[in-house]
Amino acid sequence: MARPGIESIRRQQLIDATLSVIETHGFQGATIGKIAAASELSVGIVSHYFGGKQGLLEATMRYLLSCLQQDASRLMASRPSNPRESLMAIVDANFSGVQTHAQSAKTWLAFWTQAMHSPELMRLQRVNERRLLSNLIFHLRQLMPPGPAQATAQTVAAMIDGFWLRAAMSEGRIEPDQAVALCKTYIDQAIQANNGASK
Amino acid sequence: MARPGIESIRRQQLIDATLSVIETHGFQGATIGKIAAASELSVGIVSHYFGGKQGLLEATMRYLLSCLQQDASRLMASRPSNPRESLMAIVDANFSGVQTHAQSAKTWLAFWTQAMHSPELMRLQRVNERRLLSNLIFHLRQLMPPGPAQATAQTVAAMIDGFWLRAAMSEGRIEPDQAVALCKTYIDQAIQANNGASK
DNA sequence: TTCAACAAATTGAACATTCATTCAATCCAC
DNA sequence: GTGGATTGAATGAATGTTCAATTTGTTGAA
Repeated sequence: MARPGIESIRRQQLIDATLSVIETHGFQGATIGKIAAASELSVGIVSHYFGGKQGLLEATMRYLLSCLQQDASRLMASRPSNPRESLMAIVDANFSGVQTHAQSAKTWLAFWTQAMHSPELMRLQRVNERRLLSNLIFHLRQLMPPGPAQATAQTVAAMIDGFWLRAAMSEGRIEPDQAVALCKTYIDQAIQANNGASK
Repeated sequence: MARPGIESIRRQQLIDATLSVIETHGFQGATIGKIAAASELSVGIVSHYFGGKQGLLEATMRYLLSCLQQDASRLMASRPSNPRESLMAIVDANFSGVQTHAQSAKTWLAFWTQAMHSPELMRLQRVNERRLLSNLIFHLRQLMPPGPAQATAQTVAAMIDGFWLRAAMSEGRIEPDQAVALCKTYIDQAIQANNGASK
């Protein structure tokens, strides 16, 4: 008979193995064989649970996105409702937890590349991007006029992506602290530059 | 006998075809067969002139880097020696010419991904990154103390990468003008925030 | 000028490898 | 014993590389 929860266990096993293999061998080198070996399962199991390689890759990206969203929710909940502090929490969330590890950074870059030619991955990517931008604008809007708020939000989003990219490229260690500090410095500069402009 | 210059013509033909195919089919879909078809040459010619697919890809990235450097040199030469204007020229260079087209943006992203597992491509990438950072710091150093100059340079570099990433992701058109404007706004904010701090 | 020899340039079919998928056989908990 | 869970060898498709054959342009002697 079916053991309870065996399906979710196997799915997570395969997703973890996929992340590990992509980090080690890159997106191109992530073959079913290597993923199966890393998960200590067989190659056939992938088709059984995910319908094929593409399904596994999409599930893996969904997992990464959900981790990001959880980090964000957790950090937003534990902060005061001060707009500036909320912005800082958003920055922290985008560099905390899974995102700061080289494994995730490389995998994100791989998925970004892949997403450009996969409608479903692209859709997931856009949803995530929209959410980040909306959150930033919502809080910035309480500190500056609409125009600068929009511009600042897009700049912060670009900075976050840029630092992720550098994190993925730098082979050894990443400096998430430095990236976070630079983002926060920019936000304060933007607030200062636009302070009292209209309000 | 050998016709003079035929080799450089063929090499450029293949590099152009590679860029075109990557833009259309993605990095994974860029097969020798498609590249050969796009260049209206045969598959064997690739090994003849580049030793293999990997050699062609490295040559293509070298070509993109040289285009970038040419754009930078051209824009730097036609500007006054004012430090602020020089910084603006660097920003312009990084969004001008080849870089602003969707073709190049997608290809850059593909190469970034590929570079993470190719020592030679990684080396090329690092050299380019170092040059950008050095240039930024050199000019910023004349407008603010060393610490902020370093921080601002890294932030600008991250912003540039981030906007490139968005350019690659955004399907239809890119707004290089907007990206340039946001980068310049940030630079002015940074100058203002650190003005007279030490100097 | 013409033509034949020559060599570089180019071709593309054949080959070898890699990889995702399939599915009949096996395993294992109940 | 039963049925879901799992296996992994077989299969076929895709792709990079090779290299013998062919084409193309040049040279120099007649």
